[in-house]
Amino acid sequence: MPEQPPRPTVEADPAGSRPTLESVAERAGVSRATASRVVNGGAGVREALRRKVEKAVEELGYVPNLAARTLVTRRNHAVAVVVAEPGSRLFSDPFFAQHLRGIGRELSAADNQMVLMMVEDQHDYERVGRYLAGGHVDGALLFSLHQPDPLPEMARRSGLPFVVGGRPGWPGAESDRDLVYVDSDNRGGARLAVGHLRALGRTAIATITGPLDQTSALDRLDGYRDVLPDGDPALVAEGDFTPDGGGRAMAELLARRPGLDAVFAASDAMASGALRVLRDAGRRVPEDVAVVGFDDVESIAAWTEPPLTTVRQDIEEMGRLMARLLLLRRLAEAGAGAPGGTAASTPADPFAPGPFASGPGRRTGGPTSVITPTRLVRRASA
Amino acid sequence: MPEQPPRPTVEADPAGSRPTLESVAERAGVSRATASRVVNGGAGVREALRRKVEKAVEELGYVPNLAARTLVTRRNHAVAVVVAEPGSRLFSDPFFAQHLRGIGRELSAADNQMVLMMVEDQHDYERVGRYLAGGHVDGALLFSLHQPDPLPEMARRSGLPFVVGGRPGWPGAESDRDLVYVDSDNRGGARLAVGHLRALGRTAIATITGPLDQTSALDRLDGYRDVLPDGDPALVAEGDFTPDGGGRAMAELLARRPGLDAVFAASDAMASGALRVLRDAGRRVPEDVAVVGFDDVESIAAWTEPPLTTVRQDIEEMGRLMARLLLLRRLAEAGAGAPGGTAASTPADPFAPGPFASGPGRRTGGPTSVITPTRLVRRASA
DNA sequence: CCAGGGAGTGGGAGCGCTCTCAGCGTTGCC
DNA sequence: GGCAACGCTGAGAGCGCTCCCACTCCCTGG
Repeated sequence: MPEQPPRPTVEADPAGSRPTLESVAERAGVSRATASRVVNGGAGVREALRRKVEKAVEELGYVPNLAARTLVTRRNHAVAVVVAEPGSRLFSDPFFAQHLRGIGRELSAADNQMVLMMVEDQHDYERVGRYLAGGHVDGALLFSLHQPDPLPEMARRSGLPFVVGGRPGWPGAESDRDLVYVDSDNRGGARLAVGHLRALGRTAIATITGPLDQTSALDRLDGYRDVLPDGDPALVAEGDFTPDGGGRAMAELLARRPGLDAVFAASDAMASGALRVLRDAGRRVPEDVAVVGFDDVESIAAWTEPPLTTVRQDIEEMGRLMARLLLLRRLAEAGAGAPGGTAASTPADPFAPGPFASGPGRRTGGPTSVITPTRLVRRASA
Repeated sequence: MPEQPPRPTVEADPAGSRPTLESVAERAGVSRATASRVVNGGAGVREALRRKVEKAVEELGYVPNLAARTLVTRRNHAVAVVVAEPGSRLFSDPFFAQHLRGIGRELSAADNQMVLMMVEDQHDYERVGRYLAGGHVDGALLFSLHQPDPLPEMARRSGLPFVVGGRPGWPGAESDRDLVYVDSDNRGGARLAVGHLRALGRTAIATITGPLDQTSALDRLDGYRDVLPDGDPALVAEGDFTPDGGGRAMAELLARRPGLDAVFAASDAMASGALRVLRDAGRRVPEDVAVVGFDDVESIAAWTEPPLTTVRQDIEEMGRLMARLLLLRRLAEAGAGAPGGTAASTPADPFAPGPFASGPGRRTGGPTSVITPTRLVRRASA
């Protein structure tokens, strides 16, 4: 027991009990209430006293105990970030990290922490449910929800404001005005990609879709169809957002329609797999077959052979938006009741062809879902 | 508003005040103390009462208020994960996510939450410092520290146990027994890579290093030199862990030593850049020049042309280890004093050529740093 | 010169929980 | 049959903080 530091006499032991507001007040010769005022901004405290308290805080190295504060204010200054299915591509793409960065930046600007929770099995759902219900966070950000996912319901039941990342796909979700989400304009992006291919003069444009139980995959396919309403169904093959799956889909496409001259792959990863299959099949890119991807994942798109023309989405911005929306929502919730929102507003489908909000809008007091824009990044593959 | 469940009569208002232990106790006809016992495992409570309480908990949908609990137990069941410099490659590689997953799994198994904090500027350092000192978490995991980083000192001052990800590089860090870290065996991995190249019969083996102010880059270079102690200095070029940087370094190497027949790139991303330069220079891989990368990032290594032979490290396992070490450390801290550790143990350099611990060891009551193994993954490039 | 403010301050009541300790009913043993 | 011992339960004291409210000054206006 060498390193054991000599136990300090009484009170104020270094590692043990940290200074309390009480001790600060005592040292400054004021009441706890006044010390509290100073610590929380110091409004309505005379300059002289305020300085005394500040000095005491400084000397004692006082830091407020948040648990105690939370107990009475009922504010945690923390937001849960819940990620369902961490086994998915979330963990092979840099997506996740960028999302997190966006969220983190926005949240910490508002002095909030993020509590990260990953959900894999049933047991995890329960854990998260308990946590949300436990009032440990002021809101939740929900990611990559499965089809009918229990998470939103859990969040709702806990009375917590929440925002979803990615358009939820189950029936009824669309018309659920409580379900605020942020998604990128997958459909519009796909239109951009396919439009570009068509503008290049390509006539047999195929697409490799993502797994069709995910809305992002669905929306991208819809975008493809928007441009090619009478397209040949044999030019559509389903992949799974992985390079492997993209390669397989490409091979299938080639077998079905050897004469195809363009491919829109719904992700860069799938495009990279397709590129290889194309090369192995002796097709030149872009001369024989033009290829466009989706996502613009730097480490993939810029380094394939040839570099990939792709659709870019601003992931970090999406994260930032989610956080901002949540913050707004919480505000709206707090001040609910008063604002005389014209209750008329038909619950218009936010997915009608073009319209996407460029900033958080407002419905009855609360913010509505947001779709962030996408744009085409031209490289060599198309 | 169809699905809206009927609002319960009085008390237990839906969003407002949640049930307390008090109300559970009342409903079950017991005291708060007994209710508390049941909620916390129910040891020493008669079966009949215990069931009554459980029933009340169920009916009321009671969930303990953690803030209140923390206030008295001084346990947060939360760990901070601090990431310095989120602008780095952390956010383009899938590393970060995998690390997080490992940490998350281990932590949630021990019923702990992770609070994610990103540090970018001075202001952030202060924010994190306050947070750690504020006693909101029971420990901290520190990532990608800058050279002499204030973070460990902050953590130490706050009295919090912490574990660092990646070998810290500043002077004195090595001998600081409080500084527990987890790193992968960069040096050994590099030896594996270069050894493989040599075994292939290559004689002019170059290396593209990472930025030499990072220990991982340094260690990988050391591994290269272990195998090639008398190597030609002109065969070493510094990159920056990006594809671009790798390409530039490759071009430089080619200019200096056109006859080189192998390259060990200290990251897959750099290797992918090098591959392109090699191709553009008319060199065939692996026939003319064999290439080995490092990291085994699936989305890169498996999809370059040709697929990359590389050194694999188990990132998720590293995360898991960090968490486990932290948990152990906390235990050690709590139970300090008693265990009669032979205070002898010389502070042996854990970086002597071969030896790495395969599991958390123990020093004077606390766990020591751990180096996780790496292995070669053979694909087509070498 | 005194009532009537307003500003600044302190006292004290909790927030919801855990934990110690005393009290009580049972049982076992002499 | 009496007493010690044991097991279970409840009362109550805080954990550190915020916030309401009462109180004291001191300044102003009548």
